[in-house]
Amino acid sequence: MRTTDLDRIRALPLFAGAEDDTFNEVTGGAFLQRFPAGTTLLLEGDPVDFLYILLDGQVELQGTWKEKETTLAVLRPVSTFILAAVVLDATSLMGAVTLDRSEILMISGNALRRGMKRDAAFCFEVSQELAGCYRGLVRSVKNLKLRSAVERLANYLVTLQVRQGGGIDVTIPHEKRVLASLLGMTPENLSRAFAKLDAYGVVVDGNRVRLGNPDKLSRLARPSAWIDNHTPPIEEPLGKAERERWPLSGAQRSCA
Amino acid sequence: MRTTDLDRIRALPLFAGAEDDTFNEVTGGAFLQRFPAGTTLLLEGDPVDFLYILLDGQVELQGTWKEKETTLAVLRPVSTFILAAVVLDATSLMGAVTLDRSEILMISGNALRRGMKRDAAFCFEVSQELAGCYRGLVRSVKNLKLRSAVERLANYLVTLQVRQGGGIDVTIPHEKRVLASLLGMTPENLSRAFAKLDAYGVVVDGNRVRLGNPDKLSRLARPSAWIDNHTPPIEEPLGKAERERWPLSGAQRSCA
DNA sequence: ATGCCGGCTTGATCTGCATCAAACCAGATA
DNA sequence: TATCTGGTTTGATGCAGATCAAGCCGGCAT
Repeated sequence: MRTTDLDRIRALPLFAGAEDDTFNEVTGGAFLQRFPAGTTLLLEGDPVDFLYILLDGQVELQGTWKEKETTLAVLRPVSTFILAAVVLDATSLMGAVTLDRSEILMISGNALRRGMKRDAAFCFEVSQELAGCYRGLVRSVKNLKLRSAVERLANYLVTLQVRQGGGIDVTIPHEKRVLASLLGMTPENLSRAFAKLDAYGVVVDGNRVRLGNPDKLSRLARPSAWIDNHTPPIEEPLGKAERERWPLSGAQRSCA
Repeated sequence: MRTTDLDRIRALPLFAGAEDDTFNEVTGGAFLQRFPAGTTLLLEGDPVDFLYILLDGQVELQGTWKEKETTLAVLRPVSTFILAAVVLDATSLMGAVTLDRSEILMISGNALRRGMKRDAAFCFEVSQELAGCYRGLVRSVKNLKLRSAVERLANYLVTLQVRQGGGIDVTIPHEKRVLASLLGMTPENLSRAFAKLDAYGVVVDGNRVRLGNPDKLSRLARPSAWIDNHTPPIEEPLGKAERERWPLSGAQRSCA
């Protein structure tokens, strides 16, 4: 692995508090991999030998049952994934597929667990990352159980707006079918949901969406700090933990 | 706090690997509280100063939005809750209410975080607990998104059977309205779902349910190790982590 | 251009589940 | 014993969202 890559890793919040020895031990056997779009990284039930850190590209986490499939999260850089399985040395509960050409750092699970047991500061960072992921899922369950499909879409758009700088125009960062599955509906129904938001100033053109009447949309969406994580967009690598700690409010993510 | 209580705590998997010093520091300011049924322990958005450990009774975790309310989990002893918020020193994303008269250990969040930063072995145990909780939620989301209401109920019953020893008769451990909310449906619909399971040998009498044809029910439910956590019933205190690590398969819980 | 192919939309229909309303039932209270 | 109350059930109805089936459109290869 190149030193410039190592520097990027070292700057991750996950390693911020780690001793140098820990960092070296944990990343010693690590390697950086590039995958084309559409690559299956992991199937449900696979034993998990590595912690994955997405540095570039996009990865979809999915669950399946009886020929049905659903999107649990779409990850964007920088995100760890399947951390929980690694910490428990268990099999994965989610499948993982690249949506775009992606650059992924793979860290040995054994090394990670050894590092955690050796270095309390590092272990604490990992705990915080896990806690952030946990809270992302709590938000996700509340979103699913308490809101209708149109309400979920409206909130998705509002959150997207915040994440993309607050402008009137936002871009859906992946195919609509993936978005539909993420929001827990069929592609057909997503189309119709967009049509209903027409009355709230929402105009769709491919992946670009113009929020023509943000106030009206927001009155419909009624975003809540205890469901949606409206963490402001920041350029530095940001862990799930940081997003969750932000000023003591909270908000939504396509967080894993 | 009585020494006999302290011994119970010390035996929890969470503290199994902790040094004595850590244990004493973390539990130093802890106290054991009894609450009557129906007590609100925590509201959504409350700052969280304590880690709660349910030693006896039952606690419901809930989420709300726009006058609507849903049950996210029903906890039974021994369970930690709001651990993630404590680790991040954040506000709670869930409300917590006692369903029965309950005995709850409250541990200072500050003390817990200090202990984690001091003692890597303890910190690792906390990480594992968190990871277990995370996986419980992943199961929960998959259950919600991939299965219909009747399928969720069928799987709930199958899981209950395993948890209660495998016999033909099971007991719903709380009100049906709570179960309905936990499974993501209305009480009316839960009634009708039970009625549909009549064809699968399910007979309901108040909180007692007889599974007259377990094989047929199970063919309908199609339980999956990657959604349902069929951890066998064990008497010793068992953390979320242990349930998740069990033989490398997995299964469902009303896990938080 | 022409054709194909995959993702998206639109329309018609069907179904699962919610909603509203009333009856039922059991335990608590008077 | 009679009454009240809150949880549960049952019935009638409505709606959200799934499904099925064409069409549509844009990218890509021939």
